[in-house]
Order: sequence, then C-alpha cells, then structure tokens
Amino acid sequence: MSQRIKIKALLESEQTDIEVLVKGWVRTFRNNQFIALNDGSTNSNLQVVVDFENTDPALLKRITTGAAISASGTLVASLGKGQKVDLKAKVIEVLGDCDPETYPIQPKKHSLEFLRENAHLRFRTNTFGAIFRVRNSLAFAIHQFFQERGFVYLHTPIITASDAEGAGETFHVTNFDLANPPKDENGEIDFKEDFFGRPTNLTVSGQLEGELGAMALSDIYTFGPTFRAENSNTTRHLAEFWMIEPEMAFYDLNDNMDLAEALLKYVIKYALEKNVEDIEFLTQRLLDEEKQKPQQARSEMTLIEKLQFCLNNDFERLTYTEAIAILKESTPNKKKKFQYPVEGWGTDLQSEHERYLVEKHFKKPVILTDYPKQIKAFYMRQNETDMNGNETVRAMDILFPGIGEIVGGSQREERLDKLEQRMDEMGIPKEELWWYLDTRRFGACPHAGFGLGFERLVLFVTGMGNIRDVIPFPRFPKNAEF
RNA sequence: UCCUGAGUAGCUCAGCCGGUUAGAGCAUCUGACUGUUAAUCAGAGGGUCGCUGGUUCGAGCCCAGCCUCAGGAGCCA
Repeated sequence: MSQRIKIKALLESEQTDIEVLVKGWVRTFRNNQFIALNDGSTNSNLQVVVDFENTDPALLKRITTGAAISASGTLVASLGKGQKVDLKAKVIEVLGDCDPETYPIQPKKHSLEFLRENAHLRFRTNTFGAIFRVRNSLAFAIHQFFQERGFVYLHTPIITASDAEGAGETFHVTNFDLANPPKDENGEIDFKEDFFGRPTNLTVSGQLEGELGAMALSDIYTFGPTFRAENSNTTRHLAEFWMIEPEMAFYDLNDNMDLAEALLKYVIKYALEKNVEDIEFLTQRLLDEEKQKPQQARSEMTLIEKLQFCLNNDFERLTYTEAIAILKESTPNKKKKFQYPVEGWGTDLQSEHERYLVEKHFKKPVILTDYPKQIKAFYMRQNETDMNGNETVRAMDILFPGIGEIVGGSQREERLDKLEQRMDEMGIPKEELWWYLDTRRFGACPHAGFGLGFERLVLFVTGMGNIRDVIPFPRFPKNAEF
C-alpha cells in the first residue's frame, strides 16, 4: 500500500475494497467532503471522500483547488452517480499548499486566451491535459510508424549556415556583442570573427541534410524543431514548431504520397485507440463550443466522426491543373464570391481556394500534385513540359479540412544539370550548397520526401482552433514568456 | 506586415447622447448545510477603466500616438 498508484490504472482496474495510495492535484473540493483528484494520467478525476467530521478542520482548509495532496484509504463502490468508485480516505496529507486567493486557475471555465497567458499552469486543465496526452501519443506513433518500416531516425542540425530553400526569414545565431560587433575594412560586420566563422541561423528545415542521409541509409526521417522568423500572426503558424521530414531513396511521387497518407492514417488511428477518453472529451468540448455558433457555422461531423472519416476514405488525388479547372467552374468563382478570382494557370492557390476544394467540393483530405514550377522550390523534380506548354514539378501538398496544408513534399530533382539550371534561374548560390550537389554527382538516384507540420497534425486530431494551444510553450511574434 | 474587432474586479462581460458614489455573474473569503457532481443558501471584501498625451467646466465614454490580444489575409508546415 506504500506504492503510489496512478489514477488511470486505478480506474481501469475495476477492483474495489483494496487499499491504495494516490497522489495528485485537487481540482475541486465540494461540500467539505468530496475531492476531485487528478494526477494527469487520465482525463478523469478520482473522487476522494473525506470523513470531514473526524478530520482536523485546519487540514480541511488546506484542501484547496490546485493543492498537491496524497491520499490513502480504501477503494469502494461509489454511492454517487457521477463515478463508479470512490477512495474513502483514511489519511490525507497536503504536500503543496495552493493559495486560492492568488492561484490563477479557478474551478470555472476559462478562455483559451487567458490560459495561453498562463501557459505554465494550463496543463492542469482538462482541455490541455487531453491535448498534451494526445500530442504525446501522436509523437510516439510517428516514431513507431517509421521504425516498423525500417526508417532511420536522423538528427539534422539545429544550427545551419544555409537557409535550405530560401524560404522564410531565419533567426540569426551569433556570439557577437550586438552593441559592438567586429567590422571589416568596409565597415561590414565581420562574421569571420564569429563563433562559426560565418553567418549562421536556426534551421528552417532539415530536408537537405535529410537527403544526404537517404543517399546511403535509404529511408530516413527527422523529427525535430524548426524555426521561422516570419512575422506571422495566424492560428496556423509558429516561430518554433516541430516537423517530421522523411526522405526516401528510390521513391517516386506516388510512393511518397502513399507513405504520407499511410502515416497520417496510422497516427490518427493510434491516437483514437490510445486516447479514447481524451478525444471523447475534446469532441464534447468542440460540441459545446459550437453550440454558441449559428447553425450554419457548425461542422457537419463531430471530431471523432471527422477522424474516423479520415481513416476510412482515400485522400482525393489530383493535379494542380485539374484543381484549377474545378475552381474555375465552381459556383463561388462564377458568382465572384472568391476574394481572389481564379482566372489563369500558374498562380498559387489562396487559402479560400484550398478550403473550397477540401471542405466543399471533395469534403475530404486532398492531395494536390504537379504544381507550376515557378511557385515551388528549386529542388523539386521537373516534369516534361505538357502539351499546353505548362511547366510543372513533381510536388505534392496534402490539404486537410480546417487546417489547410499539413504536408508539403516532392520527388526531388536528381539530375545534376537540371538542378543546377534551376538554381541559377532562382538565384540559389551553388557554391554554398556544394555538399548537396555532391549527392547528384556521386551515385544520384530518384528519391522523394515530405515535411509534416507536427502541430498542424495535433490541431487536426484535437479539433483545436489555434496552433498556439497545441504546443506547450508557443513561440510567436512578441511572445517568449515561458 | 495588412484589414477588422477588443482591452473595465482574479475570470467572463455590461456600462445609454460625455455628467456627480463604475455594475452583474462566476471565483475568493466568512457563516450555514453535509453523498456532493460547475453542490446549495446567506453575507462580505475586491477597480491606476491597457499606456501616454490632448479636447472639455467635466472623459471608462470623444481625438491622436503607442502597447497587447483575438479573428481574417499574406507567407508557409
């Protein structure tokens, strides 16, 4: 009985009349008698019943919302309706007091905005407990998926000298005294004097290094933080986010799409099975939230139904060119409802267009392929010019309802001459990427890969609306408090 | 970065056409009750009205600038 048992295990055991010891944090203390105790192992609380008539009133006063306590006693069938079992406490000890006057988390509904400002304490709410348990499961499932398939988990560098695809502002990494950096004869900052002897930044993607690994290990994946210094203020962007980037030798674009779709289904299924209670709770949370909205704005499916739908249906695959044709003929386009009317071939799709395709037209995840080459990165494999003279690349984006782009990938350009030509056209410095080009010089082969935004996945599976609520300590413009 | 909206008690909000002592619910505290489930009932405390400046006899309310937050857009994952 001296061994502490987690509440999840206790509630699952369905045993009664056993002596147990539990430890956790008080959610509410009702009637001077009933403690709702949570230890984070599950969404459910354990009801601890206090014999208040035989308990020191000074101790009762210290049982407040947020206090850490240990309780031991007998697990018995509950007399109440809300739960199957109670812990009839014999001994209660307050391990850490919690002053209710100053403790920010009150036993009442809080807005997500308020909890975001109290990110250090929001783990103690049902919603965030559920979110971070689901996040954990998804992370584990991703590793399991790749490990089962013989992929090598490759750690690509956090500090790099390149900014991968010229995509996005980078965070600079320097050891200089910013008030007084060394200057060269031209008055420019002299990075030769800096720690790495050159300008460096936090990585925006591990892809290029990932390709190097794939050119020997065959199948690799990365799973780590990436950084973008974009001044993005949206519900879908973070300055620091986690990305999964598999890279596979001898894969073409179809293999790539198959893998991405299998991965997404695998990890969603895993979370659905592993986090039943959490996802049920989040489903209910979403239903309650949507009750505030007008009928029209409510979703047709509940969260669980949405996730199951995603598992049971093939993602719709079509080319950019086909998508443009659908959009051109779409009702909103003809009625001029789009803010950006769809006219010609060659421009990038706006979020309203992606949303139309995913949420209105196909009503399921969509994989768009073969984008115009001028709107995509230099390393994507070039297609033959088609009969209309359109130049495309072997790119694919997976679009999810409510999220937009969750995966972006491509078959890579393995032909050195084509790659160099494209780099010249786009002004990518070949000298700096000599090591990348070496893979095309020595034993090049067809290969492909993609990037999956981890927080966007968590967003989808939890049904949350803001990406800042699915990462423990979000980094975004003007905020790095915790 | 752009557009729109917001910032008033610990939290969520109300506050009329600029007018005298700024309100409610929840939370908290005190008491009652004691098998409760967001417990209930009674009472109490709690405010630099985001910041700076301006207009006015008088500003929570009007004006300007700034800060922060939310939603949307762009960029993207």
